[in-house]
Amino acid sequence: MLTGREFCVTRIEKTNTSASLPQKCQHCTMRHAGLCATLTAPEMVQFNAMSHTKHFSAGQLIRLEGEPVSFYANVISGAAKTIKSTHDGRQQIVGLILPGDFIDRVFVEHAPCSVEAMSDMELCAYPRGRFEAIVKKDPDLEHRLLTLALDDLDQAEEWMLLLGRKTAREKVASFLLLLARRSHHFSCPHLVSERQAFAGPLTIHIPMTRNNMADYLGLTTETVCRQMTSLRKDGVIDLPDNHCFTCPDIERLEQEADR
Amino acid sequence: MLTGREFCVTRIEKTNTSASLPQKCQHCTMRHAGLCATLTAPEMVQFNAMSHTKHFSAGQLIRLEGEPVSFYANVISGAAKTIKSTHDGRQQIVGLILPGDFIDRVFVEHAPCSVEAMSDMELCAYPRGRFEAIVKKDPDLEHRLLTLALDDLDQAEEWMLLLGRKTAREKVASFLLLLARRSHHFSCPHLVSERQAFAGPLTIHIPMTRNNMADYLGLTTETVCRQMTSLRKDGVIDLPDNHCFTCPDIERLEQEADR
DNA sequence: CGCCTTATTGAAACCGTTCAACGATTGTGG
DNA sequence: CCACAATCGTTGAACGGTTTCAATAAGGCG
Repeated sequence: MLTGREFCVTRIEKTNTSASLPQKCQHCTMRHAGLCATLTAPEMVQFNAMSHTKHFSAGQLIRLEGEPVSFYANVISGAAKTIKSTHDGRQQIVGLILPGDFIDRVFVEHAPCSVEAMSDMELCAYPRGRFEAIVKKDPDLEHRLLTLALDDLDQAEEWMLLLGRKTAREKVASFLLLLARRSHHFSCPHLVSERQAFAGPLTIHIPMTRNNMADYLGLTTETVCRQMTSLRKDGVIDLPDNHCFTCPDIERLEQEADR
Repeated sequence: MLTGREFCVTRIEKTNTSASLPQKCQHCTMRHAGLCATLTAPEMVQFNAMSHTKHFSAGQLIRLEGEPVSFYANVISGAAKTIKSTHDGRQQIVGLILPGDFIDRVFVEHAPCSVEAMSDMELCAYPRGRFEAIVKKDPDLEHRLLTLALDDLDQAEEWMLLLGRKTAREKVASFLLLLARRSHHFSCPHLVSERQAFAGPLTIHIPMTRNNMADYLGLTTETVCRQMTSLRKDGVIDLPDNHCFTCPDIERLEQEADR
């Protein structure tokens, strides 16, 4: 549930050399992200042994609030959201889950929030019991989980500033910036190579609907729309299609986002 | 930095018997709260040996964002806030720190947020290096820290729902409810005993200014004021003085807060 | 007592929402 | 393959909750 304040590149740690890694991991696009980035080769072998790939399609529920948790997972591709709702149905996305992120809280018997896929997703899943057993025997691994949880807290606090104090325009700009900073994990599918994505103005995929953006930013769909077109008219971004944007000048976007 | 969704009573775990505890801990009002509630007697001895009491007065800075962290601490009395700000000075309180809470993130070299005392405070502080050394040698303790961090995440997400989706009235009601649920840790100072606090309508101390409430709720001082008087006029609460409120019917307040 | 901070109240302005209509896109069944 | 429905995105106009600005009251501390 990391939401990525820095370009993901900064998180990549080459702790695992490709020698002696499981086949599946060697070719995994997320090998250098999130939890996996911190795994030693033996740990990776252990996790791989019990991992199985899971697929979810857009709109499918991955977890239901209050239900028992049966597995944890790393996101390989796609995007999900964790939701909290008021009694009368207003809802707020409290966590964006993107490629490289981990689902979900460890050591929590029942899911604290519902998790729903916002696009088709591929997960690398681990049975809960066996995962926890490994962690319990590996204090250093647990230390890394603690670090990840504290990172999540940072992101959550950053988002509280956004929700409580930023204007609609700043909110939308901040969100686009967040996507930009994590973009190399989910560049626009129709781009052939990453190099293409970084040549000229960045083209960044928006893996969700305007409605989901609104629920993440504490706004309405209409306001998100208006701010998007406003940013476009002011030349901050361009919108080639509904699920992409390009940004000719990231610094300009950063100014608009106030971060 | 727990913000307490449940009555604190629920968190009290009697893992430590009073036999063989350090004098200081035996008489500490926060012995059964937060981190200390989870400590074994030997652990408590260890922590006590390096603890020293620290006092801060209202308005004093406990941590400055980005500065190196030199100590961790449990809050014995008083209240503090952690703040995030936009470039142009709008600020958002992202964490309330009340008696029983822990300051701050463990294992973070530099403070991620500034922390400022909102009232006079008494802390039970531990030098950073020695604290971390103990934790590193005690995986089970680290596990408990992880659990506390995940609790904090829960609270943060609850607050994101409030900031993003609740009305001003619901925000204020939610905040008062939060105080009520943690009130037995900081009942109104002029009340002689806890029994008195729970006899008749609850009287609950508000350990901060309206301005701080506003910064926590993503509102302005004026709006907080108006909602407080509105709740008073509607008989949900009473306001004997600026830093207290009473609530004749907690369920009514819960309805107003939508939680 | 007088100064300074904090709290309260009122009136006007404004930002984002609500309501409504329409266009674009996607998917489905005839 | 097209017609149709359903969902999603966009734009406009009116409304309203919260903020802003301003003035006053209350509280705390020397």
